[in-house]
Amino acid sequence: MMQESGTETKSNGSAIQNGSSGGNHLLECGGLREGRSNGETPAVDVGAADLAHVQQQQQALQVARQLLLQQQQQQQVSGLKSPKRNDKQPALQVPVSVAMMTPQVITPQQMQQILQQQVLSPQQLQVLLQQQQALMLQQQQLQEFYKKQQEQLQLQLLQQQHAGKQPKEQQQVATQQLAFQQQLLQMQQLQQQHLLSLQRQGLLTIQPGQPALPLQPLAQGMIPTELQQLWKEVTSAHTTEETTGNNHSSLDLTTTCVSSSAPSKTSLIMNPHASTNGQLSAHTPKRESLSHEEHPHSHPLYGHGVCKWPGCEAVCEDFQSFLKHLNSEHALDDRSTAQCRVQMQVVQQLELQLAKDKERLQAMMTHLHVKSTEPKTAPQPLNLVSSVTLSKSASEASPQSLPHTPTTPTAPITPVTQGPSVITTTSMHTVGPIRRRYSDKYNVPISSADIAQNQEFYKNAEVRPPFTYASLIRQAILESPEKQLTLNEIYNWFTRMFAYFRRNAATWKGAIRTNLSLHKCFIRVEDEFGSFWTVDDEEFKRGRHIQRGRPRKYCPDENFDELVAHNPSLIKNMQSSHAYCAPLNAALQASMAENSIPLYTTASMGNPTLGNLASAIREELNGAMEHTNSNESDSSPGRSPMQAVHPVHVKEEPLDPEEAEGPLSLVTTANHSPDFDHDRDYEDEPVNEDME
DNA sequence: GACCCGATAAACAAAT
DNA sequence: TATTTGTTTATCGGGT
Repeated sequence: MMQESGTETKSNGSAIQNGSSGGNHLLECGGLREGRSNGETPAVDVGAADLAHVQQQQQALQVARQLLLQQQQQQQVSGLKSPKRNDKQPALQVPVSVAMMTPQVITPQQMQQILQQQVLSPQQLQVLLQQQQALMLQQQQLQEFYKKQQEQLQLQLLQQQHAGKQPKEQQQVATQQLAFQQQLLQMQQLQQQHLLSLQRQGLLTIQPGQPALPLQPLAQGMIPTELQQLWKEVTSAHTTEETTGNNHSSLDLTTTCVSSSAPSKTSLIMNPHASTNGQLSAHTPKRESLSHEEHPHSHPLYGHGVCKWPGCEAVCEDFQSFLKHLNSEHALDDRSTAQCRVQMQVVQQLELQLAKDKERLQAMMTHLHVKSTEPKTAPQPLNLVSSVTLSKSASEASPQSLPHTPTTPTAPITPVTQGPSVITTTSMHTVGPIRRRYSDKYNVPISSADIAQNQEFYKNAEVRPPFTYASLIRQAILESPEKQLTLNEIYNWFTRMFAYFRRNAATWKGAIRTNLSLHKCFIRVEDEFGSFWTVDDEEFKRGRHIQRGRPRKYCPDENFDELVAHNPSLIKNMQSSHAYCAPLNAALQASMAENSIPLYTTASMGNPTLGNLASAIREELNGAMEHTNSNESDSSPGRSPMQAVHPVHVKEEPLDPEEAEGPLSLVTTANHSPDFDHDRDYEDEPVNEDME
């Protein structure tokens, strides 16, 4: 039962609801997941008394409904609110407790007591009404099933009468009843423990004088076939259970068999894979207790002679000693309760993580499947941030990039409602994975859940994010409103988003600087206020590095903004860029003409961003330069038209050094600016020294 | 085993 | 002068 609680307890607030679902259904009339999970009710024993109980309960609920409605009307008239109206937990406590204590035969008087407490909210009233409806449905089901079972029993009796006395059959039936009674008692015990635990946790308030009946209401929503199945399970195990002996034969089977279905329902975790050979998973309290008897060494808390209670590890020589130990050391006390709660959280976290990972896997599979069936396309154009937190980028987000977000189902799980700096589901989905070869050329959009789901995790846990520096830098830049960040801002983003980068600053800061310098996709731009970094997403997808030992800088042209006018991320760059584009274009065209390279013009390139332009030029030059001699290129300061212009700004020349090699340099020499600061670059070039 | 790539460290230079 | 910023290179480890 604790496991059940742990799997559903999301918080303290919901723990109440959990408690209600776990122990009672007055407020939790749904419970289908649990309700369909292997209850043990042997429906064959549904008796008339059970139906009477159901009817009684229904009547009580009807009375309660009337009373509640009256009270609600009174409250509406008087404006009286429950003092605990806004306190969800206490507001739910009393009904839960009362309902759990008197789940089966909640009388009108009791219900009236509940009402007199004035702690029922309209939601609770609604739940009660739903509960009543569920009870009615359940009653019908039970009636049907009861009839069937009665018929079967009569048939059996007739057969026995005709075939003479069959002691074995009778014994079997008796054994079944015995086994079932035992299970009922076990479930009652478990539930009682659960109730006590809830009490201790302050989740329940038991009215003095109210019988703390652990019995549960009917298994709502349980259909006869399920009951039959459960009964089959029970009867299949009776042969082993009957040998264990029990003293519960005095238990009123006909009354408990109905009510006991609820504990089975609420305490069991639906796990269709946990059942083997018709056996329920040992996760169920009932099955646990059964398994203790059937398989003494299969107790979840006992293994290898050691008590597996969290934090215990006490050595128990045999199962009996373990049981003694369990009862003595892990009795129901505050410590055990606290440990149970911890375990709940552990299980909850694990299940949460499992669910996330499952979704991630599904998204990955979906994505890969889609991708494998799709014709391989070029990298998505500017598959940039489409986060809702970035209105600018959202508006820029290419619709084509959306198919690359296959994990949209994960979005509701981790809704991102934080500030602009938050890594969002969509904003991070293009972050390339760290140390992955496939990210070299194509930064394949990874599962959108990767960071979004772990965003808080990375913020708080000193766990290295599984992304490259380049990917993170890019993300930082793209998340910025203007798609540009200073180095210090990038630092801050790292420290803000990742706890891992809150230490060893020298290391990762150096790595950032190195990456900024090394990757072609990062473009350094200067203006009168300083320098900042932008990202060329196309180049990022190419994942190329700037060639070592090659000149890297070029100088923007004053007309450069015409080229990048359609790239909002470079607006600021353009504003501060001067004397850039005209020489660039001229030099480029000249160079390309020299190299028989298809001429790129601004118009021919559509809406080129700086990156697109540079990338396109690079692409063309790449092919062209592969056939050229590289010896002369670097020696010429003007070998790259973009290098020929300087003023300050952009770090990166749009031409690969290797790409710029060759005749191109000859053409562009004239454009060399006196203040071109790449002299240093060339000085480092052995091949250039000759030319210099 | 070769190769590629990312991370890291270090040296150096320029700018602040 | 110290710090920050930027560049470059070398090396290492992991993956292909």
